Parts: sequence; C-alpha cells; structure tokens
Amino acid sequence: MAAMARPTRAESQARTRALLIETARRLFLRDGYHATTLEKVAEAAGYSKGAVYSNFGTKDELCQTVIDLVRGEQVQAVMDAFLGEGTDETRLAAFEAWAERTIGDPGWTLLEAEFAIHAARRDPALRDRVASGGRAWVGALQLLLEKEAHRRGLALPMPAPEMAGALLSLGIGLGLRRAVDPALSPEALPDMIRLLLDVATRPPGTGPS
Amino acid sequence: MAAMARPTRAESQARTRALLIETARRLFLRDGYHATTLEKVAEAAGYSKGAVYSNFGTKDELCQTVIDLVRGEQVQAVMDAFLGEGTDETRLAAFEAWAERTIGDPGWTLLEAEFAIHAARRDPALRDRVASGGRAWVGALQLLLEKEAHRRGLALPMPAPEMAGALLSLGIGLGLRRAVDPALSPEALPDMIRLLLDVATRPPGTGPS
DNA sequence: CCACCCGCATACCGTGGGTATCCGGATACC
DNA sequence: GGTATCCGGATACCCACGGTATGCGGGTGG
Repeated sequence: MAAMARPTRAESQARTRALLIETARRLFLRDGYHATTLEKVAEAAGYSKGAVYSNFGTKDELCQTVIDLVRGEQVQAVMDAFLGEGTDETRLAAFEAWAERTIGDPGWTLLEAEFAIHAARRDPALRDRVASGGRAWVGALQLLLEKEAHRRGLALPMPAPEMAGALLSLGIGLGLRRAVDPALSPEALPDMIRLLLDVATRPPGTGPS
Repeated sequence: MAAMARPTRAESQARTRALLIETARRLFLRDGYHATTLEKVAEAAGYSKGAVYSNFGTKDELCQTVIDLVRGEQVQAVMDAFLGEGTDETRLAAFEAWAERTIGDPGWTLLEAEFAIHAARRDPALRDRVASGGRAWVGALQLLLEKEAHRRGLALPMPAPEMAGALLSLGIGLGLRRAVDPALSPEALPDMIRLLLDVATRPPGTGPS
C-alpha cells in the first residue's frame, strides 16, 4: 500500500518501462519499424524521448524487446492450437484459424521481417539475436511436427528439422506476399500442410488427385 | 558522330539516367534500400542530388526501376537454367546453381523484401506495383512447372498456380532466413522441389525414404 | 535533515529525403 | 548567326528522426 501512495523509484521505472513497451508494441505492429518514431512512442505513452533512452539503449533494443514478447505469445498460441485435444481435423482447423489470424495480419509478419532485414544489415550481434528468434520458431515447429507425426503414427516425408525449416520459410514467404497482395488466399499454408500430411499418409498406389 | 562530339540534350540526359541507375543498382543491392542514400548514389555516379531528382521523382521510383530491371534478369536466368536442354538431373543441377547464387546472395532477396515491406506500408499504388512484380514471379514459375511436368509426363501434386505460389513463398522465406542465419543450408529449396517431384513421380507402394 | 543519485525532460547535433531556386548551355525561332 | 527560351543539373535550404549532452527535481541513504 505504501508503495502505491508513494511508489519507489524502481517501481516507478518499471511502470514507465511497461507503458513504453505496451505503447511501442501497438505502434510497431501497426506502422512497422521505420515508420514508428521514438518520439511518437514516447508521446503516446505520456513521456518524452528521454524516458525511452533511459530505459532502452537504442530503437533496435526496444523493438527487439517487443518482438521477443510477441513472438513468445505467437509460438505459445500455435502450440496450444495444434497440440490441444480433439480430432485431427479439429486441430488442423484450429491451426488454420491461427494461420488466418497471424499470417493474415500484415502487422506481425511485416514487423518481424522488416526488423530481421534491418538487423541483417546492421551489426552481426543484432543479426545473431534475430537468428536465434528464427531458431526458436524452427524448434517449436519441429516439436509440433514430431508430436503430430507420432500421434498419427506416420513417418514425416523429410527429417523434422528440415521440414520445420521449410514450413517456417513457407509461412514467412506467404505472410510477406499476402501483405503486399491482400487478394492472396490465406489457405495456401494449410493446403501445403495437408499436402505434406497426405504424402506421408497416402496408402500405396494412390496418386495425387 | 556529330552526336558524340556534342551530345544532344536527350542523349546527355539518357546517359545521366543510365549512370544513375547503374550506380543505384550497385548500392541498393549492396547496402539495401534504407541504408542507400540518394546523395551517395549521386556522388558515386559523379553527379549531385539534383540530378537524381530531375530523373526520378522519388527514391522509391529509382529503387523500383532498379528492382524491375534486376527481377527481369533473374526471371530470365531461372527460365534459362530450368528450360534449357539436358537431362532432368542436369537441369535440376543448373537450377540448384541458380538458387545457390540467387537465394544465397543476401543482396537481392533482402532488397526485394525490404522494398516490398516498405511499399506495403507506404501508399497502395506502390504496393500494387510491387504486387505485380510478385505476380510476374508466380507466372514464370507456373510456366516452368507446367513445362517441366509435361516434359516428364507426370501430374503436379497441386494446381500449377498454387504450387508456383508456394514455391515463390518458400524461396522468399528461405532467402530471408538465410540472410539472417548464413549457416542455413541453401539446399532446402532444391530439396523441397525434389520432394515434390518425388511425390508426383513415385511409383505406387513406395513410401518416403 | 541533507547531500547524493538517477530517472526523466530539454536542448541540441548529424543525417537524409525532399523542395525551391539558380546557372549555363543546348534548342528554337527569326 | 544572333538571341530569347527552355531545361538538366547544381546549390542552398527545410523538416523529420535517431542519438547525445546536460539540466532538474524528487526518491534514497546516511
């Protein structure tokens, strides 16, 4: 209680930091990395640029923080969707809903790609950190694939790590293309997954439809 | 001859434009869209910023010009590689060499992706133009797939347009991921193509290896 | 209670896209 | 051939934005 009446410095700063992250998240996701200025973030959060720089070393650091946060949520969401209970079709439908929400939303895909490109050209350290984010995705997808294959009792058409990488690449590419060309169907990713499952699952002698 | 001794204005401007495009191409491919400044381009080409703005309305227009140019060459190159003569394996090897050169080179993939993202957020007109570039890729790949399927006398595992789209997405995603994480194998794209060919080609009763 | 510390605000700098204006030589008309 | 005009390119400038230096005021430790 005393802490609320007169917040300690650490609490006060933590609150500032949280507000900045929350605001930055909204703006970065809405407008992208370059179009979002630190001044806009600071003002929207009710602070000045100084507050940002006393909580984050650079714009890159703030954005990376936001991205790590959001990616964690996304990975969690896709794991929940695909690893939950239900029939194969139910879970595939849940995954499709997730894909529609995530890949269909330009904000997230564009931000992660934009920042990755930015980092790739900046300094190797930032690039490495972004690369580890990609590996986090691959790891999650790999786990997903292995569990799914085991649950269905079938062999994957290629080693799980490579297949996870291919899936991630496909998702990134589709997200980008869809952001540029909204007419593009979001069904492509689920279709591809269905095809791959079909490959592994198809009884001998059955050709492609 | 008279034209060389004293170039007409149109000739002079055409030369300026060509030099600017050539220089811009080098810098955009090397450093990316945001890191390349018009002043650097102008200076490297031996002109001033004014020359750029009297030949191109905006930085976006210059970059779009460069991208259209390079994409045309890339599409041509991949068509030549895959539609040329030779055995199936020879042509697949030629394609792999192309993929290694193109997707392995961060410059091109990063530039096209960076500009696409930039355009997607800017104005719809620019976004549409970038989208048409994407459709050009899809069209070329579709033609390629159909010809290859016909040559081998087998059915594609999914409709050609969708498959072309998937392939393009895969290429984009792999290119981006590889730019961020150079340790990533460039074999993934050819592997995926082999897998898909394998799916359509596999004799009945043969499971995945 | 007081001196110090530090989170945030303010003022400022360098850079880069874009604009306004100017200059000089090619062009058009007589 | 002379001269008025036009226009490609140069120069000077504006503003936005990332980043830095410094100042202020209130929490903190003695």
